[in-house]
Amino acid sequence: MFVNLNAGPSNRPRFLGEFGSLSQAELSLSEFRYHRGAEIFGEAELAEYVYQVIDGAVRSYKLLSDGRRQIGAFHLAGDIFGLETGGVHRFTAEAIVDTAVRLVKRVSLAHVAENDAAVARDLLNMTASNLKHAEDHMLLLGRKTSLERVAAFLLEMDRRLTAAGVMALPMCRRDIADYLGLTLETVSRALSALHDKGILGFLGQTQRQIVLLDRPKLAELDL
Amino acid sequence: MFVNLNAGPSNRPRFLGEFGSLSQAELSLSEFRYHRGAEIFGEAELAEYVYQVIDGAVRSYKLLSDGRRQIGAFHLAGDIFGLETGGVHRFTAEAIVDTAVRLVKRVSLAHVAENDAAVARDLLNMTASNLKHAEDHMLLLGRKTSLERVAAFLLEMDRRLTAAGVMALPMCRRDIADYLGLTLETVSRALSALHDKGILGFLGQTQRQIVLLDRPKLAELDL
DNA sequence: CGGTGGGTTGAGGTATTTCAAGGCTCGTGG
DNA sequence: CCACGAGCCTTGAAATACCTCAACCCACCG
Repeated sequence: MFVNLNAGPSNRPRFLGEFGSLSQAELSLSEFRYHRGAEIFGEAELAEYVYQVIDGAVRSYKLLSDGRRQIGAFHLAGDIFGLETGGVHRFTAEAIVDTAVRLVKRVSLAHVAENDAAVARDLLNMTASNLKHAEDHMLLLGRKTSLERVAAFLLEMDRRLTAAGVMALPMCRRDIADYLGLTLETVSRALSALHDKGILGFLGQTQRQIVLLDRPKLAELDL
Repeated sequence: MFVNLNAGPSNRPRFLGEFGSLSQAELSLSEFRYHRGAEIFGEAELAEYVYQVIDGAVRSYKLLSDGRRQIGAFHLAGDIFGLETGGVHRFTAEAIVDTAVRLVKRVSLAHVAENDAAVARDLLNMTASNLKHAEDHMLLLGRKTSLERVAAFLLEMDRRLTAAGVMALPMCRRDIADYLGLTLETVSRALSALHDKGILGFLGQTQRQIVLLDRPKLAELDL
């Protein structure tokens, strides 16, 4: 509940990446900002929009009745999220930090896809890419040790957000833990262990800035 | 490597269910049989076909280099599996018991989808349904206790294959364990615990025939 | 009948969780 | 400007859920 800046026709930002085929289409795009911690949509809500992170970071998660949480994915700048074929959101999405997103009305998307094979293909490719991520994550959650999970997490984040050699993690230890199916203490201990082995270094005092000192050795830990 | 019975034009079985829109299409369909334990396709192989279980059961899994295994899904009669948008299989698939499958050439499918919006929609719906299953399974693997996992498994199987009040599981304890991210002993103990609580009963000596005596109580355990 | 492939159960071990304490940073308000 | 509390992170010690190892049972089958 913040500012809603509509991107007028003179400033039609492209829905980047996988939605290349949509760049020319008539779609109502608008920007929206969420404060750190704000809910973007809730699980089981009607999926009215599809989102793309412009700046910031988002977590998508499911809750059990007693509060246990499983984060299914983190969405970083450029990522598209909230795309639901079934029309209902299957995760809750929250801004991890102050975040700007672009949105598209879902109905218009589905409508376009019916007539435009390129858009239909994009939709399928994105869903398939989400599926691949989930499949890999099942293996991690079901069969990897805490150290392997944290190593895999670091490699994923390194691939997705390292700039100038340092990884500035937007999420706290608890988020990482809920993504990896661990507790925040176990994540902290695994990071300390990797630090002690000389595989990674910390930059600030905040421990959110991580430098990969030995990527090959980290990759060895990720089976 | 067994008998290959081609379903001639006079006997063109329908690719059931989600592929309703394909029932009339010109697709090369054929049947194939695999012995218990036989590999249907391997992870990272080129995805040449899409499969449908006619009779029997199939497990799809990933392996870590040291042999740890995560089963991503079981495929039972009627289920379609091996559908890959990327063109490469991301699981190994094996027959759990002697199994008959129907196959479609993948290329022809993709070809049809380009021109037929209905087929494209089916493809998307199936991928989305696989995604939903994987998302739910992430929650189970990341956050549920062993008892909750086994309860969830039983409810899933009950929904999918109970006939005449009894669930005839095609898979062994190790398969269940690798599906749930547990060991076979833990699965066995959880089943015994549910038996002791009067929630389920066994039929044969083989312990593969399960009767749900108290579905509501089981559902309580699946959060 | 002996062997093999499940399955169960017990005892002990261990990776991870739980509980607890302490440190650092930062924002707010006196 | 400093004190204070809240949020986040780390670390230690104790508890525990699950795993590992092992024994045993039963059904099936050549």
